[in-house]
Parts: sequence; C-alpha cells; structure tokens
Amino acid sequence: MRNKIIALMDNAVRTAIQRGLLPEISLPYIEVEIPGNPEHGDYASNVALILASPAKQNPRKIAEIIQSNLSDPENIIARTQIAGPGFLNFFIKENIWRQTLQFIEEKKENFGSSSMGNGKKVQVEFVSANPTGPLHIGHARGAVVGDVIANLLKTSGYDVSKEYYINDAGNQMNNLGKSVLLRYRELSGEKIEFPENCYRGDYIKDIANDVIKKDGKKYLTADDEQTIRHFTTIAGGVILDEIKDDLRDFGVNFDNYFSEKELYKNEGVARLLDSLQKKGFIYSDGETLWFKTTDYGDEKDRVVVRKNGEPTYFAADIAYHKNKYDSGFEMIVDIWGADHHGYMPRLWAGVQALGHDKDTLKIILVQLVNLLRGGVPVAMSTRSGEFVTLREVLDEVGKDAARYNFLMRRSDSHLDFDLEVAKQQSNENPVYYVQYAHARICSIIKMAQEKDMALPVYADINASLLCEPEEINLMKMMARYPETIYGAVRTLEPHRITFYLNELASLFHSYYNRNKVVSDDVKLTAARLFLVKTISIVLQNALKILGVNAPEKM
RNA sequence: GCGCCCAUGGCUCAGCUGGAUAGAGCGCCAGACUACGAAUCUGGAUGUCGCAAGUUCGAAUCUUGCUGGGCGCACCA
Repeated sequence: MRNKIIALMDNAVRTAIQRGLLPEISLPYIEVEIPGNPEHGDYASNVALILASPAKQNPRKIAEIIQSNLSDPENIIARTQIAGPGFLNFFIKENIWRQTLQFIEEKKENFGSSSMGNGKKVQVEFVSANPTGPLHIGHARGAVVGDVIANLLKTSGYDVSKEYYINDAGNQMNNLGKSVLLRYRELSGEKIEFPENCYRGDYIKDIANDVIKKDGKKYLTADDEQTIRHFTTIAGGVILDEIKDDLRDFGVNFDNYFSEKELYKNEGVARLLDSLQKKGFIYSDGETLWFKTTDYGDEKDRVVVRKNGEPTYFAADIAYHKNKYDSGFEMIVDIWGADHHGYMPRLWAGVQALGHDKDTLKIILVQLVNLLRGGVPVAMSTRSGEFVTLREVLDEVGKDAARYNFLMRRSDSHLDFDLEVAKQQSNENPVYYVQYAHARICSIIKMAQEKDMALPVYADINASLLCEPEEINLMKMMARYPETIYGAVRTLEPHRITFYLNELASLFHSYYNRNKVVSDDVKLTAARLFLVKTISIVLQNALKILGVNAPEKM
C-alpha cells in the first residue's frame, strides 16, 4: 500500500515537472509515512517540504501542485488534504482495506513474503563459538538474532545460507586438550595444578572420564603433545555435538559448519597472503607481516604473520571471507558479540583489499545479556566454569519464551533477561500475550464450527459489514505487515517484528472484548470469523519468522 | 590517552534512514466475566528526550563541545 502511494506521488511530481508547473529538479526518494495521529490520514508525505528549497517555492504551493496532478487509476484514495507546513495527507477508502483481507486469504502463509531479494545469494554467519564449552546465555541471543535475520531474508526472496564458523585451529583449542589431559591425570589419581588459561567446567571431567572408561590409563605414559592433540580432537568433537543438539532444541539449524582448519589446507592462508603482498596490501618489517588496514580507515596496521611465523586470527579471517565470496555470496552478514566492534574496520579493510565493496559485508553487533533471577543479577564467570548454559535456559523457560525475549530489544542494546519473568505465564511475559491471541482465535473458530458455522471464504462474506473502527484498524494493521517485514529486512532489525506482533495482538484483544465474533447474526458472524481468521494467519506468519510456535490451545 | 556504542516517564524499552500533540509494557490508582478463553479488556496519573551551542521551515533523530555509563585499543580468538 505504501509503495502504491509512493508511486502515485512519484507520478504526480513527474507530471507536474513535465507540465512546467515545477522546475526541473532531481527527484528525492519520496518518503511516505504512517502518521501517528489518525487525523493526518492513513499515509502522509513530506515531499513538498523537501522540494521547497530546491524548487524555491512555498511548500504549501508545491503541495497544491502535486495534489492537482495526482491521478488515482486504481481508485484507492478517498481524499487528500494539505496540512501544516505542507504535508500531503492521504485517506484511503475503507473498501481498499477490506481488500487486504482477500489478499491475505490468497497469499496465506506467503502473506508478507516478497521477492525483493531477487534470489540474491546471502550468507548469514552466527554463533561461531569455539567448541571449548557449552553455549551459554550470551551465545543464545546471537543465535536467535542470526536465525531470525536469516528467516527474514529468506521470506524476502534471498537465497540464504546459514553458517557456523568453527574456530578450531587456535590456542584455545589446545588449552581445551590440555584441560582434558589434566583432569584425566587427576581422575587417575595424580595431583595436578590447574592453570588460569584452562577450562574448569565439569564437562571437561565428563570427557576425561569417558576417555578413561574407553581407553584406560594408557595416555599417562604417552607423549604429552600427541595426547593433547588427540584429546583436543575428542573434546572438540564431543562439545560441538552438544552445541549442535542445544541449537537444534533452540530451533536453530545451520546449513553448514565451516572449520577454520579448512583454510590452512593446501597452504591456503599463506598463498592468499602472498598474493595480497604482491598487490601491495601487505608489507614486511623484516620480522612480521603487516596489513595496511590504515589505508581503509583503521587506527593502525595489523599483523597478519607473527614473528614466529604463525598467521594471526585476522589472516585466517581474510581467507575465510574470501572463501565466502568465492562461494558465490553477494552479500554477507556476520553476527558478532558487541565486544568485537573494534575489529570491524580491520575486516572491512580486508574485504576491500579482496576487491569487494564494503557494503557487501554487513556486521550486526549483538550486545551482552544481563541475566537476572527475580531482579537479582546472576553471577557469571566463564573462567570458573560457572555460567548459565543455553540448555539450562531452555529447560527452565522453554524455547518460545526464550526466543521471544531475546527479540524484544534492538540487538545492539543491552538486554535484561530475567529467568523468573521469562518463565512466568503471566501478563509480564509478552510472548504469551501474542500466543494467547492466536489460541483465542483458534478457539473461536472451533466453537463456531461446533455450532455448524463453517469458516467462510472471502467470496461468501459481505465484507462491508466489517465497519467498526476497530475492524478497520485491524485491517490497516494487517496491511502494514508486509511493510514491517520490508523494514526489518532493510535494516536487519528483527525486533521490529515483536513490536508489530504486540500491537496486532493488542488490537485483537481489545476488539475481542468489545465485540462478539459469534452471534445470532449469521452474516455478521461470517464476516467476523473471516476477519479473525486472517488475523491468525498474520500472527502465524510473523511468529514463524521468529521461530516461535503459534499454539491452538494453551 | 585514543576510538566505537549508549543516555527518552518510577523501571525496562520503541520511536520506522529530520516531520505535525514523543509512544508501549511493567509498576501505581479505579473499574469489567449469568456473552466466543480474565494468560484478556476499559479508564486515570507520570516527560526540560543527559547538558549546552549549532545546522533549518522543523531536531529525540544530523554537527560540535561537555557530563555520565558500557566496550574496545595484542604478534588472543
């Protein structure tokens, strides 16, 4: 709908220019918004105000010119008005809103989907935690944000691939193997000292125990370095499997798990660095190799090969991103913890050196989660192994409540996650508010069917019976759903969907309390049944994108 | 010290790439089931959008400075 208005405006301005009523000026992107105040119409545009300065004319005068050049071939506008300093307000005919009901019936689960992505290949990479321990609550937020962004892109016609990058080539993994070895020795009766950089969680002991059960004590006398490598592989595998299980139960599934080790095969990283050096992006100071990231606005140049000859994480990351582009992805979305923000200029520099536009790499920062229980902060310390895992959150509050709660804020703002509130089945928990609206509708429809009132199709109802202001508002709200999706995709901001859902559910609950859907009036009942049915479709579609269930009963 | 992000009612946050009278939820007060599910609804109170300048028809939104908080500044990942 909004797009239609934009097109009409665009046409009107062009026509006015052609007729010489307005000077030749380059057309700005026409902005059409939904005014907060209903007296200002269903849609409002400020083009006249924008054009006032370049056209050197009074904005109200311009608005009048545009207004008189508007043509409305589809006959959707009831009236227009010029208001304030030069706003052009549009009032849409009520019947047009009713048509959206028919549109929803046609589209069903595809209402809100579009082809704006045009099959563009996009990769969304997220979570990407080292397999050195179970996922905790901090990873959970990134997991949901990434998953929902992928869903949004998919529903908008992008060809999306979800990837988990396994950082399994660095020191951290070695420390993991070492930790297992230490616990192994301890369980075998040796006294050990546990260093700072090792992992203390109980899961390490479990893994060590399993090794003892399987292989006995034969590693006590083996070569340490070899054993650590072996234990690293075992532990990494076990932990990654657990991570996959946790994610699956959280509703997050990946298309691909990419191991950092892959990058080093066939001297991949070294060859890439070599070619970048030949192109002049990398220079040597005699001992180390430096990437000239300052050429692209970074604070300082960055090391890619250390004094000891080992490539840095950054070096591997350039290779990794080259691999992404080489795989045919035209747009790449990386989802990071916000504490990595300082790393952005570096990676953008790398991407540009590879010959890609900076804008093709979107980086979404996800802020920390403050975990609370009944308003009291829950102490978390990774070093000591005391943290609340994703698994524990899932067991305690459930998938739907957890996911929904993580999506209620912009991802770059801090989030308070209160376990007590999230598991409460009360009005403090917005996920139930929305799900309840859906369950209520299902219940109404079921009851109607029990009374032999079948769910009608649009062709069989008299939609003009839906004339209560609340009914028109519900239709307007539903007509906004595709626009909401569009906005969420454009900005990669999933939280817009939860805000939309809350508003739609609120309108419905309010409507429900004031008006009876099922009554003695057969025709009115049919029309209203159809209306609430379309609401349930929109609720389902939006919840599906969030990966949250739309239950028929609660 | 340098850089990035944030600052909106008592609390937690929206505010759609500059718009008209700044919005929700929670909490507080007062009400609504002999009607489709009260996990719901109706009404009420609450604001110098951190402070100060600037840009313009118009600023919570953009610029600069300041205050206060978070994070980052590795040859770690």
